[in-house]
Amino acid sequence: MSATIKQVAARAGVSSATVSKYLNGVPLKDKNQAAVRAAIREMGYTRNTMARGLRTKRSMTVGAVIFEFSNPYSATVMSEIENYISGHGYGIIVCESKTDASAQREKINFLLNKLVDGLIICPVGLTDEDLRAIPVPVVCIDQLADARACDYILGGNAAASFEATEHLIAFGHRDIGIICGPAELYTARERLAGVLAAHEKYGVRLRDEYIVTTGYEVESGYKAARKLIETANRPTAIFATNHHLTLGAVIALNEANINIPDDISFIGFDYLELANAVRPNLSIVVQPVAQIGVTAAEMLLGKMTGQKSGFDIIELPLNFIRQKSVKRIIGTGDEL
Amino acid sequence: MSATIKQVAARAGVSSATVSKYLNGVPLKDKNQAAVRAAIREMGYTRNTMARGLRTKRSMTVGAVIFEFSNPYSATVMSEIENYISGHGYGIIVCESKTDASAQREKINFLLNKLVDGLIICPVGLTDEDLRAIPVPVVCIDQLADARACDYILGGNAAASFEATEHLIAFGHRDIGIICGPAELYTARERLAGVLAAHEKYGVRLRDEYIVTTGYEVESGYKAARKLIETANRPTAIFATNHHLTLGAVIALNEANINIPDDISFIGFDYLELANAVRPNLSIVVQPVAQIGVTAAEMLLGKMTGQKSGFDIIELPLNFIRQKSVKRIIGTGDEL
DNA sequence: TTGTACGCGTTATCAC
DNA sequence: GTGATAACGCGTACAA
Repeated sequence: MSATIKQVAARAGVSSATVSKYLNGVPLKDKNQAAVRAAIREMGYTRNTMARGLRTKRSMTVGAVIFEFSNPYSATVMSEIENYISGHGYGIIVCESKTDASAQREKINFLLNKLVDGLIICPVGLTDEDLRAIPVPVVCIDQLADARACDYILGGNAAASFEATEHLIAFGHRDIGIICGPAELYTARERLAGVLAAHEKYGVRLRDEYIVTTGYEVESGYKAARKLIETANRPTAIFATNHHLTLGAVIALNEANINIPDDISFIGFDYLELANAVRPNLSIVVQPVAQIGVTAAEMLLGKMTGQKSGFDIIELPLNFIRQKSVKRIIGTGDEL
Repeated sequence: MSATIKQVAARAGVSSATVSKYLNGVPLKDKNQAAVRAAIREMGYTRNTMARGLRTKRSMTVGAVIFEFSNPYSATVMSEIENYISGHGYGIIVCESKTDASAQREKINFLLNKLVDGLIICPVGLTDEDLRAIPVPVVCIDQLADARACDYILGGNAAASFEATEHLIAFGHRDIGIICGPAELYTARERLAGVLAAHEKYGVRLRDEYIVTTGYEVESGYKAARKLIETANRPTAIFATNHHLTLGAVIALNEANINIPDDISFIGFDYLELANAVRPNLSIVVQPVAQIGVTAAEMLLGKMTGQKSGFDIIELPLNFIRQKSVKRIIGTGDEL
């Protein structure tokens, strides 16, 4: 174990209170300052986090509950957050909850038990009542929940989905299959809403069987795509609304030997590198993950240090990147 | 704030020591047991982690230093570990260090400062001297470092690379481009060693310009592939030895309009889903990530609870999955 | 079986 | 500017 304040104090010939002050940036008499600094260095002293935390009721740790580590969205956002807050002396404890509300509640309690100073959550079914039981600042990302007493950093999901769908319609597609996440998730609902809005705006009917609502796993995307291509009236385009769904759908199309975009047009979501690894490059909606992470970190830090108050909902625009996976359907005579 | 032991004790009509015993599973007189249990429930008591940690010198938290969140290997391994240890009441603080030894050292100190009870590290340049300064059990994954006073969970990198290269050679390839990670990394060296061994065994000469040593980023893979395809004597096959390198290389080939496997054969590394998303499906080396994670968690837990002693080096075999990205070169007359 | 009393290392509140 | 001292909440000898 490292030395204690008391020992450092003895060596420096001052009291432990003085050492504590030094550690907390309170200026000392030059001579004492030097003595303390020397003693600390010589003894290799480091603060004991537990004792400090016991006293200050802060742990210099934030907790995060995400759906999944293996998702480029979560991974990048966590990476940015870790980078940002570690520069301020904070660490981050990350837990997975999948999209399961009760698992999420459990993880949150686990983290609170560890006395985290703040929480980053991808909320699913979080209420203001839940929030009242959370004694630390909360910044929610990705999903909008019923709770209002916290900050949110969201993507402009509906707008981007609208844009993607509009693009499909503009290219003559009238039969568009949508692979959606679970309806209890905000992102899934918003993305579907954007799709519906585009259909509505251009007077295109969206058949029920073209909407496949499923989980957020690769396997779900795979199965959903299979289902769509086996539909009696096969859609001419597919829009997968999440990274895993995109990956699964592309795998299914490959396996069925269906060419993009000749046999079917396709738009994906979330990971540009994946879009560029398949051929031809997929048109895709991407999120400003770095900005989301930094913004979340900033807000949480602001709240934890008491500089920020009130609750904001920040919506960052997503980016629809038009590449080569959408074919223009000719001869329909009703192009826009 | 939640109630304290003292308050619970008062309510239950016993001493705080008795409550503490109850919490730690020491049997009490039936009547007291019931009273304490009731008081705890009624007051919503939870242990104060800091006070407990200060006393026990344990935090019920493990630290992890990985290269990068956004790598399917790290992501899946972390996911498995989190899952496993959270079942035992542990949390995990994850930090990124890239492949930078000094950043890694810094992160390790940061975590030790947080009084983690154990450490998972992808070591880069870790020595036994470093290890001596680490007062908690360490399990290293992925990379083998100079340090010996810790456990290792490694993949059979050389064997899998050998197998992949052998496959290329068997299919008639004599000009094989290798995209390698940085030479200071064990995995990069091992994977290259496997490639060299296969060349040697079959008497195939490996030109220097076919070996591109680079970083472990997507961009590196992209540039390396570009370099290889621009070589005067373009190789007939490329072997990318890591997920990001694979992704970058595939993107470069796409961009250059080079077909796999007609124009060039290709073998990738690390992420089966990616391999199946490109067409035709890539032959690929995959790691038993789930098993690696679980094994690491088990070992660390064993060490932390004092049930395990000594240091093991466990090597888990990687899997070469042969798919459709390698073309048989005919007419060379020297197929194996 | 239960209670008393002390210590863990730090910070905050006072007096000086 | 500095020092003495009382918390913070828990675990654990040791005594009862």
